[in-house]
Amino acid sequence: MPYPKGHRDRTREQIIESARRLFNRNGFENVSIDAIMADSGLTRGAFYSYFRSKSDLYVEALRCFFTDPNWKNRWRGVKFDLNSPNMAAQIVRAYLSRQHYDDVENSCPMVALPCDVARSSPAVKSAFESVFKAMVAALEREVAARPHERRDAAMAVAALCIGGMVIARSLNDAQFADGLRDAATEAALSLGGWNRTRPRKKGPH
Amino acid sequence: MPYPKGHRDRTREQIIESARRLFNRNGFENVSIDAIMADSGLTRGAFYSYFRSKSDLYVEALRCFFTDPNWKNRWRGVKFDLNSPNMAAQIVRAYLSRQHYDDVENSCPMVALPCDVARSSPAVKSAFESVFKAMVAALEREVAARPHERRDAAMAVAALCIGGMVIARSLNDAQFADGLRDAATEAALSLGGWNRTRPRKKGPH
DNA sequence: TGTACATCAGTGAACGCGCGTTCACTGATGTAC
DNA sequence: TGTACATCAGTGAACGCGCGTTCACTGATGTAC
Repeated sequence: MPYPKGHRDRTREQIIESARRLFNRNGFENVSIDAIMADSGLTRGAFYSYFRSKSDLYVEALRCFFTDPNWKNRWRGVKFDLNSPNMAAQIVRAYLSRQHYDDVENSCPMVALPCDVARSSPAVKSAFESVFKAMVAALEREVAARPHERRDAAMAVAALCIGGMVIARSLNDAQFADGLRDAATEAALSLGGWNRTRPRKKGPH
Repeated sequence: MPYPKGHRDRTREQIIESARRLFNRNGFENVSIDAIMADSGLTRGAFYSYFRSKSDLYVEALRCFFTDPNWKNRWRGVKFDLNSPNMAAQIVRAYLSRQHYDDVENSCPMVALPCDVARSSPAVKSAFESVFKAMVAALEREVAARPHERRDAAMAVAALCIGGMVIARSLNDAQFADGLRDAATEAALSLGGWNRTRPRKKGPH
């Protein structure tokens, strides 16, 4: 065994990590295999001993976001307390935070890449679906509603969080985008029933 | 004047129309100038006598959606009654309808292209912003809330409509996507205060 | 401990292809006389 | 009415470039003896 044990797995993870960051910034089609491999400190030829094709890598790059046990600390300066009873409200606030808005590279792939996914293969859509379902499940437990209505409300909250951030990133006026993030945050907290514990605060946070 | 009057304007409109449809289906970067010109019945060379560059065309293709007086009838089978007092609720239902979900080519560009816009120039983002503001303004008038809260609620409703459809298009399971559209519709109507006139209906429409 | 070897992760030239953009040219048509 | 001409929308070959993918090869390293 001419290379240390685990070397291959670590290299594979490194390629996926490079791909994840570059895809978030530029989209699937605007990132070349050359760029991904160079970012990983390798050359293009090695790629095909790790993945069958470029589109296979899309699936892996999407999957890694929520399956990575550290995903909850991805956004700089945002901490989650898993034991807090306000976990769902924390997720909403973090998702629509300025940190998440600014940090495109470490963004949730559902914000950076949904249009790219919509144009991709069923396998890529399935990976996206898993990430979305994980977010819905995390929110669902804490929705203040009758049990059979919780899932619908959680889906709407997730759609509002993702949609609010997707649009904020597509606007030119940064202040208007701030206003949209705030409005989406308030509305999402209201839909989940999480805005009644403290008085509404205005302005960016 | 070797060509009939208005010929040039009509050709320009035709190119923008071809671009709009092809961009909606494949995204900005995955549509070549050759493809757009061929779709318009022309060849590549003529393009640069109408537009300075490909990215100039992005702006025009976005702009044409809401400035076109016929935009409100774009989605097959969906009619708007401008004089109806339930205009906002109609917009929400139409936006999240199965017709809009299916008809990718005639989709609202805010659903098909937000990620492409987010990676584009300030000029492209400005065009997107105009479309978004037009949608918010149309909803705002009818929001059932105190005047200073209407704008925020309208922005959240718009974000939920767009976000719900963007995500629905990115999912693999069509039934799950239907459920998401329904949940987003109910939540959007609730945020606007438009769901109290009739009892909630379950199931796809 | 020292040496020869087998392994295999990684290299980089080459492939065919399509892209955005440029530009000298064509040829159909409205106009002037 | 008929003819010569000026106009200009549109053509298509050419440019340099980067892409996804393939493949014969390299060379550092763990292992066997």
